[in-house]
Amino acid sequence: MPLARPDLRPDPSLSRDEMEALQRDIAAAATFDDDHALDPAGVAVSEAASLADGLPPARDGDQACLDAGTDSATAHDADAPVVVGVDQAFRTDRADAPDAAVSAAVAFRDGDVIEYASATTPLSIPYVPGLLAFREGGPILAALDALDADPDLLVCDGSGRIHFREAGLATHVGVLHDVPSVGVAKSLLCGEPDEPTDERPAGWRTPVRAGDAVTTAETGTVIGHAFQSRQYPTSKRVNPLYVSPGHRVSAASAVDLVDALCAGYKLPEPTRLADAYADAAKRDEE
DNA sequence: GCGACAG
DNA sequence: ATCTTGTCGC
Repeated sequence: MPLARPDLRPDPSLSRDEMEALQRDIAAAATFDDDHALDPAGVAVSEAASLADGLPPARDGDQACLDAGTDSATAHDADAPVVVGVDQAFRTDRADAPDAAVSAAVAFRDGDVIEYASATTPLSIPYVPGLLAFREGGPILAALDALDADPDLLVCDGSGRIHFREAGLATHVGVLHDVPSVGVAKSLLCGEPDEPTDERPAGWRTPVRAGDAVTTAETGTVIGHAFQSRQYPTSKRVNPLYVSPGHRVSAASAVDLVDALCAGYKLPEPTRLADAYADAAKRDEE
């Protein structure tokens, strides 16, 4: 499907100032309200997929469909919302060749995977905090391009509104496609949690508010949540997730949606599967 | 000048 | 993100 805003693509060749200016445009074009009809219960994933069963083999820029009907006798609603998780693995080439990003997009409907897609894209710029979309945005768009399914919700690995200019990776990708999106990060880029996040029980959450680092929002604005998706009864402690709105989703709905997409593991299933598929696709190339 | 900083 | 075996705990 074509981009809704091709003019806002994250061009890696822009100067730093131009990148930041583009992010302000992205934030201005983004919506952090529930301008959709996504019900957490309607996208919930109840059973975690076994990654040991092996994922479908992938060729670059290719998508893999699943054998229909052989497994669960569940009647799939063709109208149910499609949730797509995107993630990437990185390949370090030998010597002269540039590194490459192997992106994966995994589509879910009714709690089950309906399609896998991946794409390999050369990386042009290094990782710079705050400018992640200019490094990984292109690769992600390539994976989404290889996907046949049309997403009703995108789950990105990284922040959305929790960003210096409220234009993190999830927000950027969401605006480009004008599709509801949420950002799921494993560490906090900026912002301040209302309460300490240490050793919290599963299901616990606290708002993350904008501080001085967030230049486009008033201090105190809720830009996301720290969310304890999983926790062990004793000893070892699991770090919380940092969930934020990407586009067309409120901060409250973003956590509720991610909560519904979790099935026993720290990461929501769409992200967990996309992570595994990106790794598998990378290994298949070696 | 120093610190902080998704993947 | 990536380099990697064992190991602690449910």
